[in-house]
Amino acid sequence: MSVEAYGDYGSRGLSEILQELTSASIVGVDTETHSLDDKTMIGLAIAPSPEYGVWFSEDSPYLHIALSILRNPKVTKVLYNSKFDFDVLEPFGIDETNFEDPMILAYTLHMPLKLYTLAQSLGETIPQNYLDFKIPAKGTMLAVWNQDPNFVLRKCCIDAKLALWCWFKLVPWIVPSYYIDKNIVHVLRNMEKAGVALNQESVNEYYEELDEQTTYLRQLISTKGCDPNSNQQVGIALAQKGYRLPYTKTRRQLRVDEKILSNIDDPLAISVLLYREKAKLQSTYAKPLLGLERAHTTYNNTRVVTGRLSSSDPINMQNIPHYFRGVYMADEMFYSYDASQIELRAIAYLANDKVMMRAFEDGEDIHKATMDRMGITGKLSDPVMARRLAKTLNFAVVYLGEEETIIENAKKEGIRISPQEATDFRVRYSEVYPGIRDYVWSQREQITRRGYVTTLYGRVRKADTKRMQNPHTRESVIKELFNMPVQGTASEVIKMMMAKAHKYDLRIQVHDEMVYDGKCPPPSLFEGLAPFATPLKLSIGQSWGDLQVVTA
DNA sequence: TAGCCATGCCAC
DNA sequence: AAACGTGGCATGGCTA
Ligand SMILES: Nc1nc2c(ncn2[C@H]2C[C@H](O)[C@@H](COP(=O)(O)OP(=O)(O)OP(=O)(O)O)O2)c(=O)[nH]1
Ligand SMILES: [Mn+2]
Repeated sequence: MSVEAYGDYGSRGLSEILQELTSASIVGVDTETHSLDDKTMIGLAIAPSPEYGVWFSEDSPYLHIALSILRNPKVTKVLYNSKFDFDVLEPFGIDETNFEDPMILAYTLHMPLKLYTLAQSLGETIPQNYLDFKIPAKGTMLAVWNQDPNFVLRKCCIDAKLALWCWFKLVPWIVPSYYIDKNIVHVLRNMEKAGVALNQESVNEYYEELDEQTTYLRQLISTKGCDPNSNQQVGIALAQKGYRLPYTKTRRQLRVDEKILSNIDDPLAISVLLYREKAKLQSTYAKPLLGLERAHTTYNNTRVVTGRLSSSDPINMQNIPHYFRGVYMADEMFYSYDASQIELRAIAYLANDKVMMRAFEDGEDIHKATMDRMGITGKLSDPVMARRLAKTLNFAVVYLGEEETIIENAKKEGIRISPQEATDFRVRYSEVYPGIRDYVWSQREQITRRGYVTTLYGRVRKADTKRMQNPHTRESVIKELFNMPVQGTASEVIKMMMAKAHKYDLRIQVHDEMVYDGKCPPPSLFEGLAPFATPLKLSIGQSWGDLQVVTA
């Protein structure tokens, strides 16, 4: 069981099989690990063809043969979810340059991401027992291996050959977006591995203070007979006091979100809101960091339909509140680049809107213009909040939002915009930027006629046909697909920057922000990657919370 | 008791 | 909420 072939290898003997393996110039590879958390390798399979794979257990006397193949930079390694497998194979020092990843390609083409589902969608049949396989709820792969090693090694062989099979099936459809993602695999691995240092004293202080506040508020609110964590109970308590609350969209309970509670002048509503604010900070942002020297995350590179990265597991580092970022410390010094108005620049180019492109050439700041024209600048004392609201209004309009959205978002910040002003704001966009207006119609046509859209570099998003056919949900699908090429193209430009600066120490990525540690990539490195300019704002600081803008 | 869904809210 | 888009996490409440 230390070496075994599985699949259609005909009458070949072991030496013949190993010979075939060693002479292949492209191979499918899969690894099995103790568990998803513990990436200790149980063994690996190599497939010299889409017909069969060969298993090598971690302690196999033949393992050196597998490793010599994986170490050979002339052999193309086809890895399904390469980011994971490179981590698994890290201790063995394999070649990390010559690889392909059909999972990334499937993702780029908006195809199924689970290997078996993808293979099935491409016409392959998968034996039922492998389709049904799931690691038992409390178990580990290691336990399965000890129980039934034959099953594990056969599954590994199947996965290796299917990876290769899917690669050959999909490679005719390859688009530049694929290479963009492939080129940041190791950048992401390095970010995940390095993590970010934490100011543990500060984390503890925050936590203790929040704990006092939430404990007090929870106690206070419970004397009124409700648990502030239970929206159901909060809704009932307020209703008993005589407040008429609307229902949630499922009509199961009363709406008690911030928008509703902030309009109720009652001590219960006020204290619940305060409790929520503190509890969110405590449980989501402080608690998970207690006792940690460094914060690590996983950057998911195949999860977002537009092509953005996402971050999760154990923590999402892409939604840390600004007022909490001070606990994230540079090892030496943070150099943070944030792209300016990036999606507006992207849509200006995609729509070929001469006016908007010209505005950017002239150094205009559209978010700032909206701040001023909608009276946000004067009414919100905090310029950061003012800019945030202006962004919300701008993107809402650009992405086919209606008057209500403009009015309601402004109202949340205490700014009154009349229906007339909201209409004017919207109409002005199509008047001032006729290119954007026409682009909306051409995209509508693409979506309706072809049923899919693409980013500048070819990434695909298909329309959900079921929702597209239903008149109630159709517009919603159109908005999703209208947004995708813009958000997707912006993310591609950022990814190209990440790849270009692979020699620098990227520690955090938040969509259009890249935080480097120690050495600052020169701004020139990031220029000229896309057919439209994407100016970056550089800030420097000891922590993520005290970044100071560098005036260029 | 584990896992799913809804709700709410943090970021871009 | 039907009414800009893309995510992830904590929590309560319920079911398999
Ligand atoms: N649809 C939509 N997209 C958003 C929203 N907020 C942010 N984004 C997208 C579009 C932005 O260009 C991109 C990066 O966010 P930023 O906060 O950095 O804003 P932006 O780059 O536009 O402005 P900046 O010059 O950096 O202040 O994320 C939003 O509310 N709706
Ligand atoms: Mn930005």
